[in-house]
Amino acid sequence: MASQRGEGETTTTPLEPADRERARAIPEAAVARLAVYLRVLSGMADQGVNAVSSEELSQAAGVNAAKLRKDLSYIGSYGTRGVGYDVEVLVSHIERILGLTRNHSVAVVGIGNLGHALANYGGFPGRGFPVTALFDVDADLIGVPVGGIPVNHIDEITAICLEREVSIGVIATPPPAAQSVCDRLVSAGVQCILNFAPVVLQVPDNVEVRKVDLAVEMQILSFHVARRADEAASVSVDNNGLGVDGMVIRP
Amino acid sequence: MASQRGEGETTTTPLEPADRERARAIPEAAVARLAVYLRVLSGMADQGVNAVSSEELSQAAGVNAAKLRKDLSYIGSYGTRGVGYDVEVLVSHIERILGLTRNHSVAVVGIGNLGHALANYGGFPGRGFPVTALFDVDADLIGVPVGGIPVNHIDEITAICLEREVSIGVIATPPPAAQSVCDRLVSAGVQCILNFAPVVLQVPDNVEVRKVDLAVEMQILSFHVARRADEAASVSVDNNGLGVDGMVIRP
DNA sequence: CCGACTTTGTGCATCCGTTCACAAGCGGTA
DNA sequence: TACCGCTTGTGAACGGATGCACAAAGTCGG
Repeated sequence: MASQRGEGETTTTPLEPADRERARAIPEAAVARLAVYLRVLSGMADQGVNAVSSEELSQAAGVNAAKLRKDLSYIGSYGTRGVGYDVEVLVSHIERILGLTRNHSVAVVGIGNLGHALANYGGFPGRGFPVTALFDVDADLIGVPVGGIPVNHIDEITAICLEREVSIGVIATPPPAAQSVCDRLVSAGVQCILNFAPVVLQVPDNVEVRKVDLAVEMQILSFHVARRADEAASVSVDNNGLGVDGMVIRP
Repeated sequence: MASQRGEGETTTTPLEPADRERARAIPEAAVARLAVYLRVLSGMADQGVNAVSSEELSQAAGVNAAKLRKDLSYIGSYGTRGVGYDVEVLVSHIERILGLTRNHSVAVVGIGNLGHALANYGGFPGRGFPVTALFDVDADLIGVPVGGIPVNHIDEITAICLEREVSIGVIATPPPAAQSVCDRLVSAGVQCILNFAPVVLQVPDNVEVRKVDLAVEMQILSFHVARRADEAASVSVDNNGLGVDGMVIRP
């Protein structure tokens, strides 16, 4: 409502009071989708697309059109009725809300298979997330550069994180080490953590943790496999014997 | 209600009708949590713990006790009032509901940094998910064993997935290849896909996709960093100048 | 055998997120 | 300028998940 069209300020980096209040109210689920919209929109911009309707964008993002509009409405009214959205404008506004106008320095702890992979992503997909520090306990790894960054010993976390202003810590250690690493990151002032270790981390209220848990993902899929298998079984009992061989298409 | 205590059948592998009906009704969010409870319980079992109350378990899993009980009630009534839950019993029932009594053969497509890491996990954390096939397009990789499995060319997906009865496909390719790989997996009869590529996959209704999107995770964290920074800024305007240097603890 | 105590299982109220449906607003056209 | 068709933005209905609070059901000690 307020500042609906503020003359020429397109990419004001610090959030204005109105926006700040809005940001507080955006549901987490919507934030996740905004990130997806952003990627789709960036792709469109690269292909020279200028305008897009909620219908088109929602299909490309794999969501309901109404949901998309509501999500966008959380960040303000930047569409034009009867026309759609300007791709560039939307991109810059989503970036602003997601805080992508600043760089977020990332530290990866645990340089095993996964840690290697993460470090080598180099700046992370979609950039804006430069990896500036790597940590491990293995003496053989200390000093070895991975993805251009030398590995430091885990005991140096506090000093280095403060020095390099790390704002996001990524935990890719074995499970037993995760909580202790987490504690050290927290005491180094890191308030956002991405946890790949299959462990439930205990953190103070002012720290945000997101987890990526492969085992859980696999088990959820397993649940669905089992459910399908059971349904198929119960069907092949109901109508005797049909739908057993090879391709079973269920519309 | 029915079969509350069914004599001695502790680990019947095929689901009974009552359970099947239940499984259909379990909310997705609860399934994810069940997987977490399972891990915590397994850890307890390893440490020789026999019984556990909803209070203890919920704390270890980082959730509300009432929610935990409700989640467990979805799979049946296996607790003892006044006492708690038998760890072993709970483990076996959760495993059964999640379909972990069978093995689920996994294929990984895209043997880059991430694919390597995934293949080397070897059977995946929590086992029951043997990786039985690897695919890539890179001629230099074909035939090279990674984590004990030789890499096959991507064109062989259909034949090999059918032959090895792959039930879960993992996509770890670059974004442009993801949809095409997905299509091939689907036509090979794979109905569950774990997608690491930052792409929205289009699949038929009978295929289940779960995505792990690093960029999105990072951006969600970025959003929270920005929100915090803004709040801090607005606070340091309110009370002039306090809480700027070093450690800021907010209870 | 009984009564006190503990913990589960669940009905119910609440909250958050999704979906629907439509008025408001804008561009194009005559 | 006035009308028409299209698309946004959002109020309101809906549905699912969360949390509370308590009855039911079990154990343990006497």
